[in-house]
Amino acid sequence: MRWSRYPINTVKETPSEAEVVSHQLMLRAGLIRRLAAGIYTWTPFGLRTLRKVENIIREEMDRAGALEVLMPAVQPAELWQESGRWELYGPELLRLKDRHQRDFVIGPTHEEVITDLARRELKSYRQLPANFYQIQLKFRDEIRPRFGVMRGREFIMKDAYSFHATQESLQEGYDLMRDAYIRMFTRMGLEFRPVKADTGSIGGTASEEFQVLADSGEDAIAVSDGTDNYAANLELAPALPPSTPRPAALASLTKVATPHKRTIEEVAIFLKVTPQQCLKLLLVESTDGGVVALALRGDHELNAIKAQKLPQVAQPLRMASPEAVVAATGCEPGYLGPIGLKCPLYADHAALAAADFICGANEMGHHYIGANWGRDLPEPTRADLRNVVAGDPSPGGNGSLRIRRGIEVGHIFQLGKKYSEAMQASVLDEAGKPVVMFMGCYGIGVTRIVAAAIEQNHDAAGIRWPAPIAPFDVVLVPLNAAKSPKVAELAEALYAQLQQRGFEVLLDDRDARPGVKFADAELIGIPHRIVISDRGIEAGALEYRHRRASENEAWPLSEVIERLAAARSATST
RNA sequence: CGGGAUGUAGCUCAGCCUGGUAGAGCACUACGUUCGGGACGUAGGAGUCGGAGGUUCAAAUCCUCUCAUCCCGACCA
Repeated sequence: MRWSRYPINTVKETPSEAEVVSHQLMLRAGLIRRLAAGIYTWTPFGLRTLRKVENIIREEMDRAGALEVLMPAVQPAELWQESGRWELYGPELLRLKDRHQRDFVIGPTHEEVITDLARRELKSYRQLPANFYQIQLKFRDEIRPRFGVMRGREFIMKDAYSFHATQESLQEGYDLMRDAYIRMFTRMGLEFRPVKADTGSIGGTASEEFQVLADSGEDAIAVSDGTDNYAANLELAPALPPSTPRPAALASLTKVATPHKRTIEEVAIFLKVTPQQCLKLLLVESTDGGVVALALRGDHELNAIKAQKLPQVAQPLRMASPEAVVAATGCEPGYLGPIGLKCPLYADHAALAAADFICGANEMGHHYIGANWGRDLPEPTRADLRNVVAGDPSPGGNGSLRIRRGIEVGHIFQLGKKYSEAMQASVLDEAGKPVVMFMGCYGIGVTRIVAAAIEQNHDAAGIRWPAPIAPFDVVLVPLNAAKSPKVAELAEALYAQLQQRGFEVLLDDRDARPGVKFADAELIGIPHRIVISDRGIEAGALEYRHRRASENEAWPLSEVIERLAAARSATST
């Protein structure tokens, strides 16, 4: 491509709407342009990278034996009513009516459509296993789209769905996809981790996320520093019970006045203790309309996913209203404690390991000090209720956990029979009996990968694309070509020769000053740069610079193409 | 949906408090000079001041409503 024929401008100033670096650079480099909140146009440069990402995905899916399809973006409501998600999905599902007032949705995902296809086409166990995938636009009406294409409302997703006669076959298909994902993200030059994950609203059993590690990531993940390779979404990582027994009770139970000290922090400062010595009591709504109490150590955070798995806790988890708290305890939040409590009580392992702890007295303006389980109140039901914190032992058995941020670029699920049962997708087995198929589902956020790659690969000057997903392999920068026919000629010759050799070449034939060209080349992040100048021609050498290098190399003119070819095949990033 | 903020030229923003008929830098056009790290000069084009209503002789500026965008939270693969 000739840059002079490319009408989309780079910009020096950072657009005020962009907060994270990938969004800023994508706008500055002219990869995307915003049309509405969470909705973007991909420009030719951006689209080149997007297509490279798609093609890597496509190649690995095909290699794994999956079959590409293309399903409709607009889907009839009947399918969603059949699966039950018409009611369950909520306002994130964009619904619309056609001219006949029939209900449709713009697909946020395609389980219903693919299951419908599968139940029509798959008749026999001999057709299984089967795996269909597509790379397609999705629309989810996110409450708060942000970070550019990282959390857009409209986005491109690769979604695959596999169908199996048995759980064993599903496990094999799942493992195959897991391997394919590792190959893809590795090929894209990303630093990532597969992590154990919650299945969320998609449902099903086993599930792993593929997280690109980046400080700007929206997800917290717990990663083991030991040899067990353990990694899990923070939502899911179990906090192991402490291995040491609870210390003996030394202090006696005493009620103290703590006026206007409601938070753990305020109480701890007031009583000159650490938050670890305090007990936090939270009331949440229960399944029968009442409340359930959850006790945590003062410095720990409630894990909503874990809490709402308790049988008595309403799903989704909701904190009890202030009125409900007063009704249940006779006291406002801030002074709640487990002693004398009438509602059901669950206590986190760490909270139960404490002796002589401090807790609310269920009386306005008062706390207890020197409280002890078993002595001052009955032993409650134990549960894992908290988020793990850095330093906790790894559930994998070797090492301790660190908390890192990640961008979720892929998610694989074993759905089991959730959709196939609801939609009666079955095949005949060897005995001629109908059996409901097992399903797996495997998603990748294609547009999000582009943003994630930039989060991991940039410097002060701009993007540093991993070579496999760069929009071009090489950028040619002729200097002062308008005045120097030799420079112009050589640039044109190289442009033609490199293209012939299969390079994707960007020729910066704009009549711009050198500084502008260098800055733009670095901003858009092309891996290899060749500078063509009178100075170089006289010396019989051209300047080569890799985007990740800080120094130029002088390459003899006659060797430029061969050296570039070598550089291209040598570096994956 | 709750809290906060912002909408003025394509972009980044000033002007608003204290009402008097719209500005800067970047970008763009033309010409000249310049030409190895985002040049300089001269001239120029470009804005329903987000929208509607109100107050006033007069509104970008004050008031009301509304729309949009961004941030925090809740929520969410």
